[in-house]
Amino acid sequence: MMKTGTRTRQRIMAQALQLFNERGTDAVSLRDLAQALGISHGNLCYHFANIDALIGALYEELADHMSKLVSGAVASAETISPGQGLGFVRLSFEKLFDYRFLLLDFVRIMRRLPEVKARYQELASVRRQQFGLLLAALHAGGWLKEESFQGQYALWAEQALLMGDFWIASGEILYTGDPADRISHYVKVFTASLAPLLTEQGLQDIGWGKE
Amino acid sequence: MMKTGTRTRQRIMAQALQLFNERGTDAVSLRDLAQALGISHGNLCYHFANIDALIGALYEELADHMSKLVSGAVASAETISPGQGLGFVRLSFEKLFDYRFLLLDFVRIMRRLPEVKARYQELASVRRQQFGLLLAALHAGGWLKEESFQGQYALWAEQALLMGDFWIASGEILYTGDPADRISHYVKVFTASLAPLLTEQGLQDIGWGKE
DNA sequence: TGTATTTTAGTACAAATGTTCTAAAATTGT
DNA sequence: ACAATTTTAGAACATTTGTACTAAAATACA
Repeated sequence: MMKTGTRTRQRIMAQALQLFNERGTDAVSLRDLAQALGISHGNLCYHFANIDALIGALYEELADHMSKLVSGAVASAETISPGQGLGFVRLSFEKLFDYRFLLLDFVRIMRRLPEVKARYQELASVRRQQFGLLLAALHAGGWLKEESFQGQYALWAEQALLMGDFWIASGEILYTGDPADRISHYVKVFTASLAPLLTEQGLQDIGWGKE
Repeated sequence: MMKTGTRTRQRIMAQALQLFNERGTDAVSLRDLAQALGISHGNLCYHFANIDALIGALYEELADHMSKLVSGAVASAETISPGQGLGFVRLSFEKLFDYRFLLLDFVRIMRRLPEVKARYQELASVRRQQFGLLLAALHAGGWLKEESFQGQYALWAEQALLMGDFWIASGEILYTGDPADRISHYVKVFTASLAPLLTEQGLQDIGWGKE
């Protein structure tokens, strides 16, 4: 039991992800989606009662991917270098880009799905702590300068969260370069926010050293 | 001629701004708005054909305010100090917050109103140049360090645009402090991104110096 | 004051969307 | 192979929303 069913469910989610990313959640109706899939919209409603249920399911999918990424990074946090940290940032950015509709419509989705908002807030709080751990580890390894003013690291974490969540939205409007370089570009912008905090050793590690 | 009319138009825009900020543009219909104003929705349509026309008009209003602010800042750009620059940032942030619905729904609005998107992209390009001028002026005044790597200033400008556009959206989800301190908080986050580029003299000027 | 114009209210209509329901078809497990 | 369950298609319904239209009211102007 439940075999073709789950397969259909996954087909629906994959197609929804694609359409959401292309047009935005508010420009995709259940009927549009059913038509794109070649199934009846009655059938679609059997699997997902409405658009919000689909969004919720896709958020869960992204959250699963992200927490796997995070647990991988945390495992090696003790001995991490800035370059490795930024490698993790790139992987995160790539995954977020796969689910970009969520971040392009961030506020509206969070307003409409309070349970997603609550889960995201937890996640953000965890990420904040992890940034703290990461910075502490980098500092211990001699990669990071001392704070040049009180609370600098915490404020940097704030920036990092903001940029991590909204680089896609900003790029959707302002990025005009080669689409293939988009993620790299924003990893670079992100890196530039960290760079001033790094020691010369740290800059060398990410390849931005003096010589 | 046209006296009570323009007054009504302004009343509509003021009420729309309030409702949009509270609920988001997609949760406000012409009928909701008419009801809140105590007028018929037929009348409302006489002034604004649809929600998009209202959004466009409010964007123009914000753009006017912002360009006045910008021309004021540009006038004193030659002799500007970091503290004055951040004062301008605060004024900008306050004005943006008044029209926050635009930034909370940024991507969706830009997708739906291509003419607004085009105008915004021009504005962003101007702002980018102004950041460049600002940084050059600060550097000339001895407030700013040399670039510690190639392209650092340009990348900082990129960050500044991103944060300037999305601090409101981020705060809508994540900020849990005193609402009255919200703008100050994000000015501080913004400041923290500039601080590592400042000379000791620059840090003194913004009150973040060593002693 | 009287006429032309602008503004307003109210109604009606069309399109889209989420939602519900029924019955047929397919699949599963015994 | 048969019964139970899941899945699917399709129709029907209610609601919302933008839009258009008409006629009355208010206003401006000469």
